[in-house]
Parts: sequence; C-alpha cells; structure tokens
Amino acid sequence: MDAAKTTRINDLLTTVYNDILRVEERELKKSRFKDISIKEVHAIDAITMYEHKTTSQVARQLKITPGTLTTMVNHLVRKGYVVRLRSDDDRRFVRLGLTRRGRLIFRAHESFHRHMIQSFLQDMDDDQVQLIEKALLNLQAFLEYPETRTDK
Amino acid sequence: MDAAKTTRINDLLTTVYNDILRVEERELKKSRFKDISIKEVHAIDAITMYEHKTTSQVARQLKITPGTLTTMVNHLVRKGYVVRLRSDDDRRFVRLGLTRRGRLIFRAHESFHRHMIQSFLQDMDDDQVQLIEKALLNLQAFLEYPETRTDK
DNA sequence: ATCAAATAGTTTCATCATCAAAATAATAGC
DNA sequence: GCTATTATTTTGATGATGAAACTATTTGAT
Repeated sequence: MDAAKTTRINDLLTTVYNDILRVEERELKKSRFKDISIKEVHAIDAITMYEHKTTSQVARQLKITPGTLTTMVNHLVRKGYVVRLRSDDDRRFVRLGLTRRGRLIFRAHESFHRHMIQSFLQDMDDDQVQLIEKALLNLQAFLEYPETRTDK
Repeated sequence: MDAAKTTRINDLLTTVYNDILRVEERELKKSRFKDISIKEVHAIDAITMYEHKTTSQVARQLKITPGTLTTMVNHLVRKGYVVRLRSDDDRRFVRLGLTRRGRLIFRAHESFHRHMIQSFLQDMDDDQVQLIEKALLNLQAFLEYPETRTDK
C-alpha cells in the first residue's frame, strides 16, 4: 500500500472524525436547543420516537452502563425532553419515551445526519456508493473482529 | 438520493464512528500502556516525535484550551511520557517533547492507524481510493464550510 | 406459599476531560 | 522604566463515565 496515499486518507479521516462531534455541538448551540449536549442528543436518538425501549436496552445500544443512562435520563426528564413510563406487566422495567420537544430534537438530528450523508455521497452513482459501503464494512470488520486482522 | 441507501451508509458510518475510540481504548488496556487514556495518546500524537512544539500550538491543534492541555501534560509528565522544555530565546514558551516511552506510544498509535487505513482501503485500486478521498473531502467541506450547504 | 436467586434500575463515589476566568511570568513597545 | 501583550498555569466549576452497593420486583424451586 502506497504510504503517501495511506497518510492522506488517514489525515482526512482523522480531521473529519474530530469535526463531526464538534460541528454537531456547535449547530446545537446555535439552534433553539441550547440546554442540551450532543451526548444527550444521541441518547434521545437511541430512545427514538417509535417505541418505548427499556433503560437497559437503550444503555446497551449506547454502550454505556445503566447507571450512566439513569443520570442522563434524569437530566433529560428535568429539561423536558424525555419521559419515564413504568411498565405495567413487569414493574421492574422503566420504559423511555420522548416528549414533543424530545421528538423535535430527534427529527432535527436525523435531518442533520441525512444532509451529512448526502454531502458525503454527492454525485455518486450506485456502483460508487457500493464501493463506499464496502470500505466502511472493511473498517467495521477491522474494528469489530480484531482476531481476523492479518497484520498487527 | 435513495433513502434506504442513505440510511444504510449512515448506520455504518455511525457504528464505525462509535467503534473507533472504543477499540483504541480497548487495545490500550490490553497493551503494556495501561496507565494512559486515548485522549492522552492523542495528545502524545499531536506533540510528535519530530519537533518541539509549544503548549499553545499543540492545544490549538487538538482544539482544546491551553488550560486543559496544561493539566494533560502534567499527567503525562508525571507518568513519564512527556517532557517540558523551556525555550531559551523566549522564556514564556514551554516546548513539549516525548520521552523514550512517549515515542513508543507514538509509534504504536501510528501503526494502529496505518493498519486501520489498510483495512479500510483493502483491495482497492488507485481510482477507487481516489473516490474514497473525494467522499471524505465532500464530508469535510460539509462540516467545515456550513455556509456552502445548499440544503438545510 | 415461601424464600433465595435473578433481574432492572438507581444511588453513591470516584475519576477524567473540559472550559472560563483569574493569576503569574516574561517580553515588547513606547 | 512602565504598560500592554503574550504564554502558560491555576482555580473552580461542570458533564460524562464506570464500578459497586443498594432497592424493588419477579421468578423458580421446593
């Protein structure tokens, strides 16, 4: 593999990587939702508009401990984005839902991502998108199945 | 733009995005460098083996405040990865350097990234790499020059 | 039916990363 | 020689996080 090329792609990937969260955070501060952090937005995103997941389901998805999610949910409830719903069938479970305001954030975040991906894939045909997808799958495999790494 | 495709790429990008730091952190904990966090590795990476940058240069590069870098450098000095060198020409400046141990981390991190990019670009020819680069440049433009966004 | 074990969530306590603003040290410009 | 500027550090606060102890509820075995 050509070293200069690898370096160029690495630098680009690194820059983009670091920018994503920073830009999301900055956009938030400019929006009408100034009382919320990007991590909290991601929690809202995981809670979703579409079903009422339990606390541990959401924690697992976000790959944080249930304790951490509990405190995030406390904040989000206090700020009026999230509601806790007790399950009636099994009262140990807490199900999470979004308020109207929470759903607004959910959709705004969704829209940001949609626009981001549209820029990413700008002017590409199906084959080209397919190639991008393959590259991302390669990367995913590298990250998730380290035992398959041939080098290292 | 095809919505299903956009969603697929978005989900992949999100997964990969979230995995990178987690995997880097996990690899560290398995390595002989257990007393260091991934943020500290990135500071070491920014300090570099090759020159002696000042505290503010490094802080600017990492996009953190000088105060934050000062505390990180305190930790890294205490743990034996970094040295502070006072400039002789202008004694206000603090120049940063790596110890032998710091350089080991620097190279290990560099190597991780190289392998990651090699997986990412696995089996691709020059044209294909070029396409990936273009996609990343699109994304970078989206993130860094929001005023050029046509939609939103 | 009872009680021990398992399960879901919360609380507590500690740590890390971070910033803003005040403080300190050194230099530059008049 | 002061005063303003610059580089760094200190201080005080906050948010995100995990581990482990704790509470509430349910399940399962007897």
